[in-house]
Amino acid sequence: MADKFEVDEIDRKILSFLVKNARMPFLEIARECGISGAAIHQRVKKMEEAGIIAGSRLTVKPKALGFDVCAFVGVQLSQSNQYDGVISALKLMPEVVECHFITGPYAVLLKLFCRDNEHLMEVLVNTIQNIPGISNTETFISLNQAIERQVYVKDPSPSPKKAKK
Amino acid sequence: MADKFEVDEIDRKILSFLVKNARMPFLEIARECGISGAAIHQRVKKMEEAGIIAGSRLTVKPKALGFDVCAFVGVQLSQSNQYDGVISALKLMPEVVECHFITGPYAVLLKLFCRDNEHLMEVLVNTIQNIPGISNTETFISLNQAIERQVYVKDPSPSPKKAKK
DNA sequence: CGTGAAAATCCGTTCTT
DNA sequence: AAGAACGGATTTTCACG
Repeated sequence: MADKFEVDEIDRKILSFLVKNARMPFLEIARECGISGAAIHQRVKKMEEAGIIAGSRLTVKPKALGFDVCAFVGVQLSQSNQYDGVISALKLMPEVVECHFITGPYAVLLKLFCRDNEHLMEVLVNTIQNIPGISNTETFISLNQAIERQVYVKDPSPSPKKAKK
Repeated sequence: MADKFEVDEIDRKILSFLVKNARMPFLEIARECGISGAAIHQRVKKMEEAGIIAGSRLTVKPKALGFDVCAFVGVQLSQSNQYDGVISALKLMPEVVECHFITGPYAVLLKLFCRDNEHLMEVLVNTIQNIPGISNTETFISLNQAIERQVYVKDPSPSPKKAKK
């Protein structure tokens, strides 16, 4: 489990840096936090073992790879007990980047990236609608994503800001 | 702009590794790709400058930081021209991690993380509903996130596995 | 555009307090 | 647990093919 672990102020500060830049050198973090690099190393390792840190990812702009269309799809299931099978099928679709089981009129909410509207249409009609257990879908195209960030860790921190170089 | 850039097979392969692990050493990538570390470095740098790579992020499990509730909120605006002001207000809310302007009955779709249902309630009633320009909201709580990944870059690749050195 | 090597930096471990 | 220090690996730059 990932529970039963105390994340103190320094841990949060470490995370606040790494959440913004996963390749930030530990030594630089150490300087910002005022402790040694070894301490950073130990703390990060501990948080990884505790499951607080799930991994790290380079952020690629979908548009740069030719994925111009972002859309959310609300999915209704014909029988709610077919959830597992539907998930398995969705995992095989490279266009799907998120899949949630949600409350409300839709059982499942998907987020996906497609090359263009034609590609989106193809994915909806030829793939998603053909998955056994899926009865109906409703699509919301994202025209603009204004906010994209991680879960809140800590304020940017007043950073001791060494007076001068 | 981030356009007008050709991402070739090697670039895609580099990205496919870094998308899964942003801290993967360039030299290790170099070995997998069969070219030198300097070449990897140059390509990554070029992709950063071209805007293909937006940055890198450590992935933190929200639950480990006490954010047990993930929810999507569909927001209707009283006047669609108030979009900018609404976005500014939403950016100040640490609970909001995504904000999209979408087609369909809702003008805006939010994704947010809260500590618990009480916190969610407070955010909805005391904060979101008070933002000028927001007329109505509908909330979908995510009971389970089954898929979480980046935009599709490339298949894991059969890795040419250098026959010998 | 890739290579190879040099210099600076960083990582991960060990030892000490 | 935290800090200092060491050897080994990595990042980054540069001139050359």
